[in-house]
Amino acid sequence: MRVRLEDVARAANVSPKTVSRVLNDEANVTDATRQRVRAAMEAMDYRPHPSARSLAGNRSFLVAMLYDNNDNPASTYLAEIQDGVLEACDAHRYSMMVRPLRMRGGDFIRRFDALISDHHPDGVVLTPPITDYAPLLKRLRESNVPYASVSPQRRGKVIGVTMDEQRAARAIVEHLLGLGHRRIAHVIGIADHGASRWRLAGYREAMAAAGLPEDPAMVVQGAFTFGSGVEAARQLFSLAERPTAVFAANDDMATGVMWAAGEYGLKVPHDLSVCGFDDTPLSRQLWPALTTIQQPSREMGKIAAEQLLGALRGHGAGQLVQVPFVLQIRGSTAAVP
Amino acid sequence: MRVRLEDVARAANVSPKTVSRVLNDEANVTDATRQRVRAAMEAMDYRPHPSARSLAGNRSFLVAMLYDNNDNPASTYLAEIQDGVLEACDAHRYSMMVRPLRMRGGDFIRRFDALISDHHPDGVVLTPPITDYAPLLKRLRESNVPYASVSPQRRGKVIGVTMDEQRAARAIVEHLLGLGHRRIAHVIGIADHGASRWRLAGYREAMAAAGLPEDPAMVVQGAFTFGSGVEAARQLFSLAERPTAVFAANDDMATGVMWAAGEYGLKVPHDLSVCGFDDTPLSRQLWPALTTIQQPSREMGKIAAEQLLGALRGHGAGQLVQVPFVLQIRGSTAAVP
DNA sequence: GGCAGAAATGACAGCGCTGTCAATTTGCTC
DNA sequence: GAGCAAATTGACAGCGCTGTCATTTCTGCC
Repeated sequence: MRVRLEDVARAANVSPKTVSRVLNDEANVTDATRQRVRAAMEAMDYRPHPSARSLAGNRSFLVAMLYDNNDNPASTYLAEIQDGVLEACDAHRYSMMVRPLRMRGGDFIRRFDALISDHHPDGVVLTPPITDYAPLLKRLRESNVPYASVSPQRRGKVIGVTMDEQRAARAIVEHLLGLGHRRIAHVIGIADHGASRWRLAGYREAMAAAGLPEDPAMVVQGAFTFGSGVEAARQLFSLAERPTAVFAANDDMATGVMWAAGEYGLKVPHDLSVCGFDDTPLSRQLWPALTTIQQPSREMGKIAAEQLLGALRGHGAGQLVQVPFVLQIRGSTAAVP
Repeated sequence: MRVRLEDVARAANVSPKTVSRVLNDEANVTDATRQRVRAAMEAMDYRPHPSARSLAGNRSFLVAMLYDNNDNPASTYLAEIQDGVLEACDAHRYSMMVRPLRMRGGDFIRRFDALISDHHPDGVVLTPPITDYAPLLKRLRESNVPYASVSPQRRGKVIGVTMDEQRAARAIVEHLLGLGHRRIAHVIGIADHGASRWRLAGYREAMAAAGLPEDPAMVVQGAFTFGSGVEAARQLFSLAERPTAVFAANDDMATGVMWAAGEYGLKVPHDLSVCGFDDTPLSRQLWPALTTIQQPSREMGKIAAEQLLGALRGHGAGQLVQVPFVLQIRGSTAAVP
């Protein structure tokens, strides 16, 4: 009923071991043999049994994607990364499992250990903000589990993928400056996330480069949520000297800012320019549509997984790939009145 | 290094097969033996090797969660279901994999077959809208793969979980009626989704029960997105006789309606009551917070998975469980002026 | 053509469990 | 306490692959 490796071997007139070699792209098989075996596999629609491979070969062909489900970033961001990781895993015939890992709460490491001993993933993909949680990284190294990170803060010899968020933030603030804005506010994301730090740094860099002294009142803490954007904006709009533009550290907060602008009777972009970061689907649905930074999350998930898989399969060590951003200029920003 | 079943057997002074029986909760083991074995497992922190179990036992301990990534519903909804499914799988020591399955495009069935022959899931969880895609259901039955559905439209002998969405929709419209509203509009979701149909049916039922004739202008097509809510609302607000309340088929569209209300200078809830459906995190962050129906998505994912797992483990056939909804009355609805 | 060394191929055991079925023990009945 | 059925336990093979190492075949070179 099921086609086994042995059946393919018989059909191709080679030993099972040779079929195994072809299956695993090992060396020391002549092209002629390789092709004969490949043809037989194809003809018989052979599908290796993952458990058998895993048991005999002592590897699981499994990649686990870890995320924090306390402080999780916008779930659409994670969903996109997940999609990308999945795509890469599929292409390499690996399977993927997702693991929420509550960082608060002490049994974090125990749960991680359970993941390893229960499922034996060959490698792990880390997503923000757990890319930089030191105890986890330590444990990963101790257990000798290879991993790749999406947007890690520390850039040591980590493999994975990043975007130059600081430069992107700077670019978007420069866009506002170019429109004549001077009183530009910034709404920060959750404090210890790399994303928040880089975006703030980019804002400061652009302002400083334009020779504008930092006004503390113009920088307000948010928490990456719509609601926190509303709050932050209300704070800004109650100021004697309101900003003429607000750069929020993500689109959800930017949407909140636009919402609050409505409350205060400020028309976007006529009275206030607003921009965000991430280019979530939401940003295009708003009216006016949001000027933002397109971060290719799906692609980033894919790249991180590819770096990991490459390293797993011994194709070099894997790198920290930097992907380009795109400044999406849309209707929510305009020249200062 | 790794603790194997054989080691546990030796420690408990029984045969490996007996340990296996305890591991799998099989019958015909005396309580004394069972406890001795359990104690040994505990003491040695024994973790069965999933691949070995799977290979020998001809089952994968794997549940696949299928979703459509074309027309996907709000990604937060899927993320919550995924979380619930994962929780149930973890509790039963099953693993879970997620599979996007593009319904448009002809190779749908082929991709499904590949999933089965590559990964051999013991069962499958179906999420809207693919709970009712006939070719898939047919193939699932042919391949003899057990499945459970989240909010299926057809209620035959399907197992899984539902919520009485029609009654919930009726309840929310009755809430509006109770506040004195008569011109109540409805924004429909994507046409062929069960969710859209039930919510529309509940709306009609409530209106009819209140003796109000249906006004076609009050029922507008949307597509479950924020943007479609904005569009629909603009259409409603341009009417000579505006609605005093809008019931949108989900929270994203309701948010869009509130947005558009701002554009038209309508204050919510003073000039317009708005309500949604789903109780997404967004709905609490809005100002005013949204009156909506709390649909326990996470819980529903968990229940669907539990029904599936129960059936897989032979604890009866599994049922179609109906979960209760909660009408969350918040600031976005008020008495008609 | 003969030889050493490299490349290609194969034989075989075994990964860690569970299915099957046989052996043993237990609990009952008379 | 013998006799029998039911419950419990165990022996053993084998799930479908891959690691190890032995064997065969090919290469280049004198």
